Amino acid sequence: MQTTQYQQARLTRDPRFDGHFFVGVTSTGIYCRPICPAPLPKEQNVRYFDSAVAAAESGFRPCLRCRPDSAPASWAWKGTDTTVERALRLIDEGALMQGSVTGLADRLGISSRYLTRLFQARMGTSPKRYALYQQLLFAKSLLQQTRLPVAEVAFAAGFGSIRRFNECFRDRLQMTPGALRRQGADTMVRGELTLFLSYRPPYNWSHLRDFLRPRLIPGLEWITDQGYGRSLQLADGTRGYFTATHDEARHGFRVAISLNRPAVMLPLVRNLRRLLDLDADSARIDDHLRPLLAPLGGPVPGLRLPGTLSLFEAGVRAILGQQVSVQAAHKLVGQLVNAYGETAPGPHGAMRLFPTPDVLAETDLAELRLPGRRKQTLIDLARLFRDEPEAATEPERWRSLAGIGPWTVQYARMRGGGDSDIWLGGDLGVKRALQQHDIVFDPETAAPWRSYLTLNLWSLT
DNA sequence: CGGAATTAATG
DNA sequence: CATTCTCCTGGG
Repeated sequence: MQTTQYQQARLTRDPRFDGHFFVGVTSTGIYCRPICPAPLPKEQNVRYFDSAVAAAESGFRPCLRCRPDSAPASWAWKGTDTTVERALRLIDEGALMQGSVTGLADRLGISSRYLTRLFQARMGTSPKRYALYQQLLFAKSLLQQTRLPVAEVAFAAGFGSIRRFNECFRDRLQMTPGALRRQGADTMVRGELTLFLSYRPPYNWSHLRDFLRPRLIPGLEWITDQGYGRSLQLADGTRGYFTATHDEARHGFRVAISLNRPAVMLPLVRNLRRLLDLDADSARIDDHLRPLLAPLGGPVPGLRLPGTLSLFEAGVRAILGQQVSVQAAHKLVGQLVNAYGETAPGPHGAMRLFPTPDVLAETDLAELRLPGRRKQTLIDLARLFRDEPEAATEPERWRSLAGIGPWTVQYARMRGGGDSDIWLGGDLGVKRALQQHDIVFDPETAAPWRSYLTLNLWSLT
């Protein structure tokens, strides 16, 4: 029975289980992360939940010490239901903040009735209630970790009216935004928007950093021993940058975000979590890959998938990486950014933004030393993103463009979509690694974590 | 806080 | 599919 495992994990406050389940304490009506530093409640007063929403639906409110809103996301439901998984992803990207539940169901190709049924069965709540609760938890962390005015917190979390924000907050978290803000105001740093984003150890930061380093575009991105940062532009045109600094002792990253105007920030923060692959369950993935990689000395522990900021950028990097080395691709990306990326103020003087689809759709890419056919592919992709942004979010649709094959699609899914199950069997680096180490295996057995298998093989060359 | 208009959940 | 229930916002 799973409960025994959960018992064990909570009694030892095992950080590897953080986010996998939550502990509701019936005597207080509060739910905690398994790592909560508070005195351990008696087993008879404990109820286990596999998500924060589920605990909330049973009437528990989040703990103010361990802050369940800061737990890494868990994918306990992964593999059990791909439709729910896709729905959750779209909601997390903000699909219900502007769009409707009906619209979401349409995108998934199911009826809204079926969608709510699935949600009730898998998540113990409805789509709208799930989305709203994520917004509230995000608002809670902004109130506790920043000095953003309450009205701006509401906006950043995706609420259109403060009235409604207050009402929901009271109803679901059983406290008012103002009261929560007053609690920990002294620990906050003024004038900076800094959030702490945590992961479940192990996390191999040096590997991620060393993957990004040879691909780094100066001006667009910056790397230090302990951190990574870059410029960004949101869908609504808001510009800014972030710098993430690794804090190994606290199992997370301190992320400073700077934007040129107030904006809805929840999808952005979700995206940063994907970029740094904070929600991966490394302990489990490594265990799963161990038999396959045993001849090579086992998997590199805590390996994380280095993401790109956007799917479009992943697609562009993939096209520029076709048939050439990492160094050659890197040079091309640099030229592209310098020729077509706008300049904006950054943390260390001026910085570059990654070129937008709108700009690239109208250029001839004369500045790039690239075969004409590949230039056209790049322009076609930019036009797809400009003209049919919704269709473009599904890389499989890119296949209709000339010059886009399976490798490009798979690479983009892996780095721009955070897809954990991509096997790049046709990739040069992967082929070379397999040859050099003279191994044959069936990548199927690595499912649903074939991306990490690919990454492990890349790390060999 | 109240209530109108709209949208979501449910049998 | 139709009914009931919740969400959402402007204005007092």
